[in-house]
Amino acid sequence: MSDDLMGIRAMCEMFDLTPRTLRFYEQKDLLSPLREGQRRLYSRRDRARLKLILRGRRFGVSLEEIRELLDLYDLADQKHLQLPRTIELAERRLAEMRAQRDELDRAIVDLTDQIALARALPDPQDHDHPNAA
Amino acid sequence: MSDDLMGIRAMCEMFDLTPRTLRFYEQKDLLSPLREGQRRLYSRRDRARLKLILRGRRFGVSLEEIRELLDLYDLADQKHLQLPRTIELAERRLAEMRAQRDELDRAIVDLTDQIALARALPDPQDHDHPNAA
DNA sequence: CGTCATGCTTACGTTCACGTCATCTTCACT
DNA sequence: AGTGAAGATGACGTGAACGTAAGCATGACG
Repeated sequence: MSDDLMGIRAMCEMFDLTPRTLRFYEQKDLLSPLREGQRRLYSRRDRARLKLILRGRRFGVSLEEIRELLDLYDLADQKHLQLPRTIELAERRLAEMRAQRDELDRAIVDLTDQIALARALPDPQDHDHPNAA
Repeated sequence: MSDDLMGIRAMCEMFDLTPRTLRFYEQKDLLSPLREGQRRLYSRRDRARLKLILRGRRFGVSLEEIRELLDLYDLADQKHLQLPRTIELAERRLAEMRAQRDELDRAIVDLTDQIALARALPDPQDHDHPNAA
């Protein structure tokens, strides 16, 4: 059924990152792939977690905070004694994300305007001779 | 008229960062405050630039790329021989920002849903005795 | 006039997120 | 049995973005 196990090489190609990065995330407790002897085998769950990791990373969330939040996405698991705390964390992070989005919206508007202004400037090629033949 | 010059201390309090950070940004050519003898004096322009710096930083833009973009906001200045290139850069960055916002929107929706799911779970306090008296 | 706080410069230290060897197993082939 | 490619495990290196500590300058104040 869940024979959807992948080696580290396939994972790297799928997510465009290096083996080192995957091992690093594992060492940081963000991933915990199965082992076939020594070799790592990544499951569907690992891939789901990795997607969340990369998403968080893109927004500047530290790996440590990502780790704390990942539990929230494993609601089928045990060990949810930490769940209330995780929910707290998630709501704080959610608020930050909303704030970040609002600021991002403003930045986008500003940058758009500023580009328009710049485009409307006299051609800087006309350096010392604005009225040359 | 533009007597709105501030010392480094005032700047730090206004933007909630350390002197080290301001000097560091200066060394990286992001700021160039006036000097009164040795002391730095920050103008309105410096503050405007600093706001942009902090904004970019929040979205994960590197200081180096911020530096390249800052010129776009100094359209009253000389040295706009680099302007076309700066506009190019700005448009690429703008595209990235839009993409980031879209992804951020998705992340916000997902996280909201996930929090709702977590809240709807059986209380993990009921550990070994879900039906206790 | 001493000293004390504030600021400057220089330089080395630190954290995060990996990159880069060097070395060792293990498995697939010939 | 040999060989080679892929993966594993340390250990050390790196770039970005500051922190921290040492030592000099200077203006304010009792």
